[in-house]
Amino acid sequence: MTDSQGSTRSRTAGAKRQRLMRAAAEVVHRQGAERTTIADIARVADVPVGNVYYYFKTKDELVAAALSEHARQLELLTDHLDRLPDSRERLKGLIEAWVGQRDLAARYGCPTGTLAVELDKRDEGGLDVEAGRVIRLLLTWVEHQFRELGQPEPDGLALTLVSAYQGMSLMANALRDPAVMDREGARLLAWLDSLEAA
Amino acid sequence: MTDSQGSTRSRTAGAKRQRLMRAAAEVVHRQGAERTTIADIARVADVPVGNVYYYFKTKDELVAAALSEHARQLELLTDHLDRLPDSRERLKGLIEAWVGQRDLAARYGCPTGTLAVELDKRDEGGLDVEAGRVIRLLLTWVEHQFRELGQPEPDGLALTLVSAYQGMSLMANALRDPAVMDREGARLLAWLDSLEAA
Amino acid sequence: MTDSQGSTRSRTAGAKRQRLMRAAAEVVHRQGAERTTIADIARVADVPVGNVYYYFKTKDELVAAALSEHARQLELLTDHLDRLPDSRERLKGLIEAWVGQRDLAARYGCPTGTLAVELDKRDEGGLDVEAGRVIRLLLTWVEHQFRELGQPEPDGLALTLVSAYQGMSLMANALRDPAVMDREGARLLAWLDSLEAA
Amino acid sequence: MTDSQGSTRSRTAGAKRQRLMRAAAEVVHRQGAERTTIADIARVADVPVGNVYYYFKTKDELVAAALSEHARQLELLTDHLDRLPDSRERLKGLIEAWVGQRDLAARYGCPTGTLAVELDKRDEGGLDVEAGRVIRLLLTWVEHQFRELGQPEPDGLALTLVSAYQGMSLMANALRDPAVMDREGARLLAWLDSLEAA
DNA sequence: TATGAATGAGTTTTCATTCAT
DNA sequence: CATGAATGAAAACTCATTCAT
Repeated sequence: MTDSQGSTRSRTAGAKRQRLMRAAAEVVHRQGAERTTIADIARVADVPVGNVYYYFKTKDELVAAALSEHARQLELLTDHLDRLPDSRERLKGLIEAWVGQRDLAARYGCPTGTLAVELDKRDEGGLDVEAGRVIRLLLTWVEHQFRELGQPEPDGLALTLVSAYQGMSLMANALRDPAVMDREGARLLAWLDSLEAA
Repeated sequence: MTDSQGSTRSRTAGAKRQRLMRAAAEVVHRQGAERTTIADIARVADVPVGNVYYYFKTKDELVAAALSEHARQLELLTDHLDRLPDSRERLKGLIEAWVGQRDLAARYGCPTGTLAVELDKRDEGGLDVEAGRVIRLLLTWVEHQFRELGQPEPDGLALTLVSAYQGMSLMANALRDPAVMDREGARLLAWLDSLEAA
Repeated sequence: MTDSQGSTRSRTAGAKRQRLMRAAAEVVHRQGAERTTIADIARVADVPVGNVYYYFKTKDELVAAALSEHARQLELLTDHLDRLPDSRERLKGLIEAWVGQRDLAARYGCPTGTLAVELDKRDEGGLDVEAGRVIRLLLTWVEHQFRELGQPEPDGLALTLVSAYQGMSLMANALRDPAVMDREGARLLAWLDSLEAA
Repeated sequence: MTDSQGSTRSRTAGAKRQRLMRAAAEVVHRQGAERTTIADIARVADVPVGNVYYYFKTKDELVAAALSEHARQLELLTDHLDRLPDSRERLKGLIEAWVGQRDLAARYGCPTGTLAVELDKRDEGGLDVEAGRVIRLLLTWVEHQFRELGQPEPDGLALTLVSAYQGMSLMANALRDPAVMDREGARLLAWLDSLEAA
């Protein structure tokens, strides 16, 4: 009965909204927020342009949605890692996940990092703050692991680790070389191993 | 005192071109390439919009000019550092220069790094390659210092150092916190000190 | 009575597109492609400038549309003439149609011919080829009539006839004298009559 | 003494003016008046842009100069043909000259004809009248030959011949086929031969 | 809600023409 | 006269957003 016309419709309400969020996350990662048009996102989400505005009142809301989609992905990852019994292993799992994305990173950089770079150049809208929030999410989780490991200054270590990730993603991207992810990833893993146990 | 009417006229030929390059570098750093209009740059350089095209045929050429202006700044810095007798001191001088820019970094990130991020999301124009070239310039200089220090794998060390710089700039920017530059800068200095002499 | 507000709204969908095509054909004929602005066409079609791009992505597409509008007019004419039983009469009908347009020809020349002249001075876009195609349409129809008449070398005769039309239109236009169309038209009619029956 | 700085200067005053006229004629023929910029002409004439305005106050004056350059070329040709003793031979010589230009015609059409087509689409400036004048020059010369041949209605014959030339040039151009010039040229020669002597 | 179409403000780019030297 | 540079008025094109069904 529902979806009798098939094609673009989906079963549950909100499915369209989700398609739009995912499309926004993907396209904005690839093209950047500024070069992405509403029409681009609508096309990928298979939603008519005019209809987008029922789910997101402005383009900025769509970019915010892209950000929270990335936050969601991050949570999926950390939730998964949280099942590991050892904090050190969790951190190593995180790094391995990063390295696993090396081709994407070499082509488009870290989704959240590059978006933060772009949004930080705006004055209005507060989207820059939103981007910072997502990065802080990661920072907090990492800090938590270092604390569990009994490390002194877990916040400083967390900052170092996340900075390293952002740095290596940016370099891999700028040099268009995925090997950067491998080399720096390996270095980070060795560094983690070298840390004293509590 | 001279130039009392103050506006568009300047003493030497080519001065306008230079004003435009500097304005482009500055405005693009602050606003990003995409959000910067030719009119923005023209205003800062105090040049009529139509006249900009006498010096730069397209907007892309202006962005390229901004990039090479950053490359020039980098060369000024490394030329200066090259006067120091010790390679380790040169590298420490570099880091101190980075930290010295902490407020700018916290507000707008590393000029070259953020520009690379933005340009890498384009397919056409080859400006992304240009951005990579500037970063490679830095990489090469740093590698040279590590080699002089007699370090094994100077290229890997250079990559680590420059990545760290890009990472900390991005994090300072995303968190809007200049202290990031201080903390990570100090860590890098300590790391340099810890390296064995040849 | 309906459409009392009278301006941009129309009954059927696609009506606007058609209005734009016709306006393009008319204005381009009068002003030439180069001197015609999108705004000119938009004004005549009573469509807001920005909206034109919903129907035609570039100005070149609008010029192509003007060309195909002329092709359509030509087909209407030949379809009409095809109802005549005798090929010779069809050709004479064609010439009479040309002469019937003498005032328009004296003022602006043959729509397709003048457009071809203008477009052939371009290198890019391939619109010149498009213009050639429309002229070939006419050539082919005329050739078909000569063949039915049992004439030897119907292609050569067709070329002569269409060339004569283009020549007389150009001369009428350059001299601003519609009488040119009458005189040369009469000559062509006499020539047709003088051709041997098969 | 004069021309001590060499390079772009030329011996006689007015040489620059001549270079500009020739360049205008050539470039306008190739690109059309509208697509030709002052800078294009200046480049071909090897004259600095700013200097053009000492010789021609507006772009329209340059186009007029292009026209009169074509008129001059025409006069050179007819002066040359006038040396032939027989009028019929003079007309045949004219046609042969046309056919001799077949490749240029196939690429860019008749210089005067195509310019007339373009200029006739303007309202202001009176350049259209100027173009008509050049064509009338040719018409008058041809008519004179037919009159000398003792033909009745020499003006009508002249119109027919010049129309034929414009038509075949336009068709050769539109079809991008120089062979059109050969075929129609041969037809015109045969036609001339078929005319009764007085 | 759904949808194609409409709107208008903004941006890059081009060029004839003018100006200062 | 000569010349590089300046100027400003178009013009094409883009797109977020809104509107009429």
